[in-house]
Amino acid sequence: MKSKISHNVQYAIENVKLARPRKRAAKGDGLLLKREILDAAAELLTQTGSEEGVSIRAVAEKVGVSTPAIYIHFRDKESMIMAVCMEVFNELDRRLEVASSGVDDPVEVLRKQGIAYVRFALERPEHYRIVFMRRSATPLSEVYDIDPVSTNVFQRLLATVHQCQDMGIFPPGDGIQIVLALWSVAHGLASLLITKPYLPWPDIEEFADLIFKMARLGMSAFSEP
Amino acid sequence: MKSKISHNVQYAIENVKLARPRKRAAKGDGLLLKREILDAAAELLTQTGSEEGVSIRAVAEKVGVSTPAIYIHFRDKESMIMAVCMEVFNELDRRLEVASSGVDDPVEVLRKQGIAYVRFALERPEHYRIVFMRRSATPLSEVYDIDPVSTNVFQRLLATVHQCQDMGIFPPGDGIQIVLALWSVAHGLASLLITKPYLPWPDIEEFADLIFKMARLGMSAFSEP
DNA sequence: ACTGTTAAGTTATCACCGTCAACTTATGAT
DNA sequence: ATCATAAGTTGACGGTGATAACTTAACAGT
Repeated sequence: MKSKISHNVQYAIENVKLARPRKRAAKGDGLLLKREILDAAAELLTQTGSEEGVSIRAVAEKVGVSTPAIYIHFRDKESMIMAVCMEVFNELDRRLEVASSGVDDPVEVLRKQGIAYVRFALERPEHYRIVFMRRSATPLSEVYDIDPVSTNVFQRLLATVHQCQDMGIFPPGDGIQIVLALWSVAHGLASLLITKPYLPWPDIEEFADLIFKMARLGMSAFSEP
Repeated sequence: MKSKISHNVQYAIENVKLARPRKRAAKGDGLLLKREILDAAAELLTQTGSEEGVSIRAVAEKVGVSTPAIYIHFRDKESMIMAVCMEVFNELDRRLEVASSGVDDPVEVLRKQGIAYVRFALERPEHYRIVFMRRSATPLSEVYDIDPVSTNVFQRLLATVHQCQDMGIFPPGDGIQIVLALWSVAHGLASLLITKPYLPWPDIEEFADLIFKMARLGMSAFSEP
């Protein structure tokens, strides 16, 4: 398909690589490369717009290092991608925090966080995809030895839900179930928007507002006689 | 990792292949192979449990044919997977139809179809994934020259929603928006169950019931003063 | 300043993947 | 019986994740 051309390109790239080799890290500084790898992988993900674009070779080249060097810091590609996921997940958490900072009404907090959630997903669709739509061999929670419920995102949501319950807005009982329900709604909208953008969606922000209002009203309906 | 062993296995497989070559189809019967390929691909998807397991080579071998033979019937791997998706999508439609056949109350129809939807997704998680979580280069609707809204699934849902609107259960206005909202909820639950099975989910059937009830109540709340 | 240890890489290679160009062969109408 | 052609096969190419075996730069101890 691109035999001759790609050969030339490859040659050029190798020249660049040889011209600017990355300096080897000092003895205790192996983690420096790890950081560079994670950044390169994340950037490559947004650039190419798909996980397939993030090949070990592409990452290595971007960092200016040989391919197997990646394996010094990550067991395999899966681990590398997982590490990127973890960082994306943390960024999502920060976004949710910012979105609802200074807001008192817990219902309004949920609404703002819901919209921030969808917005984040649409801004970084491929990042969102690898976190929430991938078939990961081992769940993040296992790799990083974390109980998913003790995640910041989950705990933040749970606390807000508890507030709503205390105010009688949400029905009493297991708050976790309510969190899962709300999360399902937000995730459903976000992921369907990403994978099926050609469906006849209305204005996204308005529609998100409508759906979250529906969820809130529906949930509240349980606590009324 | 499995150099010696896999070599032997490969050898054995090739023996089998040589021992039982698939008979060449008659002149007008090229579609026979196409059918066999689709079945093999779908079966391989459930067997291996992941799209990566469905390699062109694996499919060809399963059918008992050489690798490039696949390309006689499909432009590329993407097209083959797409064709499988299409069939899965149609099966989902049949499931929804069966699930609500003989039911009159449109609200009950929606509930039954919702549960059938989630059940289908959990029964064939990888099938569901390639239809609803893949980043497809071109949407199904484009490949098959179909307006997504004119899909059976979509039309079926829309008709039921219209019934609910006529009965005053759902608010009047654009039924398509309501369909998208309900679909988002169902998809959110189904896909989150698939990708994050280790979350503290309650009993799935009960929980699905709860979520759909929430959605229904929430939606109805709009049509009340 | 020399040296041995070892962290931080590189080279070379493997098996597998999607894909294609070029060749072969079975089928069925003439 | 012949022959066009549908229905395949052989063999190869470049790209992928991964590994074993080698090299080299950095530092501690003398």
